[in-house]
Amino acid sequence: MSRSNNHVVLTLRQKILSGELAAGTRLAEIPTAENLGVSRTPVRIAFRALEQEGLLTKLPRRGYEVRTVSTSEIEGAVEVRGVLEGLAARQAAERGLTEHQRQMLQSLLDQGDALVLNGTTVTEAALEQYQQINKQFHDIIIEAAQNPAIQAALSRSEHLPFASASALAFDPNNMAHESKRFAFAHQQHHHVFYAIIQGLGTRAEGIMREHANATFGFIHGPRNEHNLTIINGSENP
Amino acid sequence: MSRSNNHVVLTLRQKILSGELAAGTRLAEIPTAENLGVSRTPVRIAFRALEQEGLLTKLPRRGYEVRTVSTSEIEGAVEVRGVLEGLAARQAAERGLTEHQRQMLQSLLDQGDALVLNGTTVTEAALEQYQQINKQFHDIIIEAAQNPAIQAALSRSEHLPFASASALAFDPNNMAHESKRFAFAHQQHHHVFYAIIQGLGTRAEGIMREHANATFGFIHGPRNEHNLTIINGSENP
DNA sequence: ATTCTAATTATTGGATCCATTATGCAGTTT
DNA sequence: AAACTGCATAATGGATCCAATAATTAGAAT
Repeated sequence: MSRSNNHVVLTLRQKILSGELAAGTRLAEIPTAENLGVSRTPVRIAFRALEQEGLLTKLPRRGYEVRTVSTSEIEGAVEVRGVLEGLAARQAAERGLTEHQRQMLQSLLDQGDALVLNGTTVTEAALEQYQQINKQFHDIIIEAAQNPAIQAALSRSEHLPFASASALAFDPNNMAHESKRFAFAHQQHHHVFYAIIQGLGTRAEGIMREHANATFGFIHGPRNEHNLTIINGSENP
Repeated sequence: MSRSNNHVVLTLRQKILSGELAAGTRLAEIPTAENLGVSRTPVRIAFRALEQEGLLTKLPRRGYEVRTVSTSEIEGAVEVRGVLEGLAARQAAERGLTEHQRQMLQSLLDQGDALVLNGTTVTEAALEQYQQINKQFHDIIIEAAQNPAIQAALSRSEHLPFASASALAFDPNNMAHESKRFAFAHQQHHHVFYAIIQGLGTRAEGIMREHANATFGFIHGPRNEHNLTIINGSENP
């Protein structure tokens, strides 16, 4: 029931994110329906859902096409993720973590460190693994924030980073190099969030300032030690 | 075409937000379709769209119901709006405003001040007018940010504040009293955002700190003069 | 009287059918 | 030869039809 419910949506989304349906591909109802072996009705519903997710754009009388995401769009989505996850970290700090959540975060940090710091080369498998860890880390923070509006706000653009990943995958060499730097900065970002949640309790204003530093350090350049020092200093006053 | 395209969505959304369809009301496809004089197909599509917007929730085998939004959910949505609009203000500052946008913001600030500062009592008409001004103000900031991801993130919960307004409308006396305080704080909030965009240019970190103050002043309590002083001081260094 | 089972009804999901409309191609005219 | 007009085709949006399924009610049995 719920499997066949959104089966078409899941299939199409997977095809788009995997790159099997390249950006710019035109999609009409009838061929798509025939291709998937279903009728037009679920395809129409799926097209509208994927349009709302930002994965498809509607062409006036010519169906839909797989949306071309520019790098600036991806950067915009990343910044949105940044502030929303910063908010989530603050609210998680205010509301407190369950012991299980705290242990999970700590474990994920360790796993991430092992991946980032150990290998000198970045294998595709390691990247895949890091993506998993990253997603789990942020999911826990967002869950701990207990604010459904954050999840709702992310739902629209949560797939864009993955679309970007498949877009960047065209140049594997550059990818491996960049991703190493990215993964390191990102791991630092994780530590900052964790420090915020663990150390600062409900001191909301201070948290927000650290979050500002953390976010900007992450987005606008590589992390610097200064910010980490501030965070750690606040963590153990 | 595009009018009859999402006609059902528009109608249902309006009925929900106006309170004509109260929270908790169950909606089935067939009665709704008959009620609106259309077939089940557009109703089904509309139900799914409104579910994605967070206005309806799906009941397993019993149709949909108008979502009951708790006050904590509304507060969560307001906080999300807060950080996203803060991000928008920063990006608007970085990218700069067009002259027309700047004039519009200034005009809206003046109009808002006139509404908020003049009357001692808050009439329903004035509130309506203030809502309009408020929406225009934020729309311009978001437009100036030139980041589609912000709009996308807001699209899911942008109607919740209005839902809250109709929810709060049950007690008009309390409403009028509270809304006066709210409108004042909110107008201050506007001034802060405007100061950020006008005065701080691309000094992102400073902006973010002021934004933190602005946001927390707005959300967690009445605005205080101290924050405004900081902002104004930064505006004219 | 209460509980369990069976049947009916209500309700959604998918498929097909019809109408409307825009686009594209071809033919004709200037 | 180029441009305009008309016709045909394709494609979406809406309506109706069919199937699957869960929930509710009624009846029977303990």
